[in-house]
Amino acid sequence: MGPIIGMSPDKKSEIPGMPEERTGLRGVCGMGTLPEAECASSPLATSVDRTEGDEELTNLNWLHENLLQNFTLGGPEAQPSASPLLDIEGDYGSEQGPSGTPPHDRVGHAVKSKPPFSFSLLIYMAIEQSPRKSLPVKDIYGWILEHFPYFSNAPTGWKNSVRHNLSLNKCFRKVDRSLGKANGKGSLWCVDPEYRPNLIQALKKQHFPAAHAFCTPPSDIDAATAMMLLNSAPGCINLTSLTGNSDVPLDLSRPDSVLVSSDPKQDHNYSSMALQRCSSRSSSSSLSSLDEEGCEHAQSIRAGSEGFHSEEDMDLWDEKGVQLPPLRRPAPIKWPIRKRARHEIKVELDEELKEAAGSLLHLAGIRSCTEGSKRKSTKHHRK
DNA sequence: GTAAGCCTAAACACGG
DNA sequence: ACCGTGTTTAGGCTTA
Repeated sequence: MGPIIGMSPDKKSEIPGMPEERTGLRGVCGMGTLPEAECASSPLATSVDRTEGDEELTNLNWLHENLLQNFTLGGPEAQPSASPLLDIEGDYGSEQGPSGTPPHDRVGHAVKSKPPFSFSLLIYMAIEQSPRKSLPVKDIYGWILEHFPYFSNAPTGWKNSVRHNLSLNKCFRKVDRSLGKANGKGSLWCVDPEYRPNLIQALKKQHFPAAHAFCTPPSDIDAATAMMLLNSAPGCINLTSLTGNSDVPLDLSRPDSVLVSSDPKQDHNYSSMALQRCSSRSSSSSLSSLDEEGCEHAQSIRAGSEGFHSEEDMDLWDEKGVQLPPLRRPAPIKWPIRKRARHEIKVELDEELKEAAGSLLHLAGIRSCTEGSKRKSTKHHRK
């Protein structure tokens, strides 16, 4: 998901809070693709101590053992404080990780890195969390600064990027000032309802790539549990409200819960590529280890989650419970798999999903760190 | 190699 | 004149 999250590698080293030593995470791909997931089983780099100073930390074992140790999906010992969202936002700039990780380890550096959201999503979150669902540019700056202290030390160019996004991105609309703020400079900006579903989906995808990448089947409660943790974690962004319904939490177990407009063109200059990458990467995920039927199964689910070319209408509801214009719902998924075979696949899939989702959940939290490292690594590799 | 999307920087215009 | 805001353009980067 490079471009969405990252920034020019040349600039990275100039950014305060992004020390070069974080390149030790390079290769720990933010999206948890299969190669990385496979690396997780590697016997190498099994602890922070072991990887300390190891510039070639190229697998997920570090994540498993140092991030996941306090976060067991759906388990009784699940700790909301270890929510990846907390990693992303709540502890940005803090010296200590949410799960008590020492300040000198890489998590501490990760929280100071760039948020794993595109500017579009940052703006969207800021606007949606405002009481009036509209904000002047200045308040958008403020919200971003408040929630992502990374920007407080970042070069001022990010404000330019925010304005650039507001102007260029069709998802955002300028509101007549007479309708909004009475005084002050500039206009109010709000989210165009027409594009809100796109933003919502991107937020879901970008924030919680694991569940969507693997398109969790209904039996997989872990994804939903994890999302519940995301939303319940103190200091975290209220994702349920951002994703369109404050009453019904985002149900990741439903493939159709992530649908957006039937018209892919609506995506415009918005981060559809992120979505494509999520789904495409899922094709190389652990699902690929399934047999043909399993692949068909997985593809059916993926098709449902993408939902761009389906036939049936679906309903979306905004945060006020107002029904949005009907969007497309994917055709009902047919399961050509025999009951027993399906069950076996399901069990296998569940196990892999649990493992992968756990990894990816935390990857979401440190993705900003790892993405940068990955970029740098890639660039270095190219050279 | 190409296309698409995002990020960043810069320049310019406008208004308070 | 200064500053903040809004728009536009250009270049670079990454991924499919």
